[in-house]
Amino acid sequence: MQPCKGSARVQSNQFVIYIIGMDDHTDQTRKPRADAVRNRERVLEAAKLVFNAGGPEASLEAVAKRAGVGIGTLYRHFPTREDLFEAVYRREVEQLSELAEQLKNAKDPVDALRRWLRSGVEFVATKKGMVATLALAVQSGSELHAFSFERLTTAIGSLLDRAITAGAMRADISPEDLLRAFFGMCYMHDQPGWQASVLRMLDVFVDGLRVQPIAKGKALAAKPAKATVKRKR
Amino acid sequence: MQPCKGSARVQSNQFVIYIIGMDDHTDQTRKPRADAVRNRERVLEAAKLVFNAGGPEASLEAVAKRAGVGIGTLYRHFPTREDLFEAVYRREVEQLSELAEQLKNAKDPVDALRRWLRSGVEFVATKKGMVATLALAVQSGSELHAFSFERLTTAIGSLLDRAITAGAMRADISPEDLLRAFFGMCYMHDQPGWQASVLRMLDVFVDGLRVQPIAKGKALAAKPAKATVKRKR
DNA sequence: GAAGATACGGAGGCACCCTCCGTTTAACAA
DNA sequence: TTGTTAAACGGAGGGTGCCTCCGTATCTTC
Repeated sequence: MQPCKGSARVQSNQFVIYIIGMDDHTDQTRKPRADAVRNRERVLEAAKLVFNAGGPEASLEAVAKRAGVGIGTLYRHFPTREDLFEAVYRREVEQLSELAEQLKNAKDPVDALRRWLRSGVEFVATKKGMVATLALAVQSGSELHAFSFERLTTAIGSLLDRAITAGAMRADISPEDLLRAFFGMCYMHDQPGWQASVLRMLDVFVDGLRVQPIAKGKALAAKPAKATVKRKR
Repeated sequence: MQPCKGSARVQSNQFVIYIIGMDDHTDQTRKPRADAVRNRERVLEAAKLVFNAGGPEASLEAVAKRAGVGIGTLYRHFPTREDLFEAVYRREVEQLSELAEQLKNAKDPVDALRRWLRSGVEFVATKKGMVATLALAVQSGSELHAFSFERLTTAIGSLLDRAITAGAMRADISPEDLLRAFFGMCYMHDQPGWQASVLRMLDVFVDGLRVQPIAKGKALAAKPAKATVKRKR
């Protein structure tokens, strides 16, 4: 199952880095084969199309065929279905992650979180396959495919932390919690009206996340809340 | 695909009712065959075991085998996988539904809703297969398998209505919204710690649902009208 | 007990999964 | 250029599951 015998292959964003094994010193840095690179790209392209059209359950053989590649080749590049998912949606996940980075500088941390979540919904609406896919990957408990999940957790975590530190948000919620809730709500997209529904739910959610001035008698520092609490939308 | 030529079969909770067709008057009410009834029950029993163990994707052939029944028999009784789901979890859904009925008499309507949701989590924890199953049924947009979904919508709706009418909860959330959110959150059960996480999230959620009393005591009386008018949808 | 309605079961055709391995091809060295 | 060899290719093949179809068995009714 290892593509290279004496070496491990680590794959970062777009490039492929070869780490030379210690046991046999055949050669230093053999350039990756051109056909391999090409095929990998083709498979990704095809997968994106096929998954977006047919959902994450779509046939891998269809992907291979669309890519003009043998099924064996597909499996060599992406040993599991989730590996393929991961690769397909990596870019999207990174975009979301970067958005969080930007929002970190917003004034109101609660609003920043809210906006991030809303953008997430937007994303899901566009990249049809994404949520179901990631949800599936997460659900199957596959530790190794946690790239996206971890990345998003970090993203959401930074927003969350900031809001908590600012005293605007309850502190007993973890980024994982929040991500789970978010994914969950989006999971049933493709029913009519899902998008509006999810946006409503997210609003409720964020409202619920605020430190409640009533409950905690002293936490009145978070006055600015009032403005947003008003019930927008 | 119709089991009886000149008659339609309507299946309510546990019994099978025969409605005589108009076109041919063969006989009035032929008793259902004993073996059919027996096999149906066997399949249900087996399905419950198999789904709870192997999740909703489990093989129907495994179910048939476990039931000691041919695959054809299984398909005759339950033409689609969702039909089988529906039948298997019907009882559970009804229990949840009844619980909502009882909670309608609670004093605090918001708390009633909260308790119902918590019970839902309990339920999910026990009946492993249920959520994934219903989620799948819902997601696949199968109009006909909406029994459970509708039942739960009604249940949750009655609790919601009461809270809204009492002015304790924002009025722009539909039962479907809420159910979606609930299912979504539960969807990723089987990760470690999911249950605690979902409970936390539900708390957040219910908090977010309350009409936010900036000044608690006095605003309560005035709120209801305002809240309900606010956003109809 | 016979007739006819009904239900049974599993073979069979199809689709997909994934692995294995003989063949091809690209990179490198001479 | 050409030879060598690691690496990649592709698809046959064995396995599993889905679902349908229809000859056979069984039940109800008269």
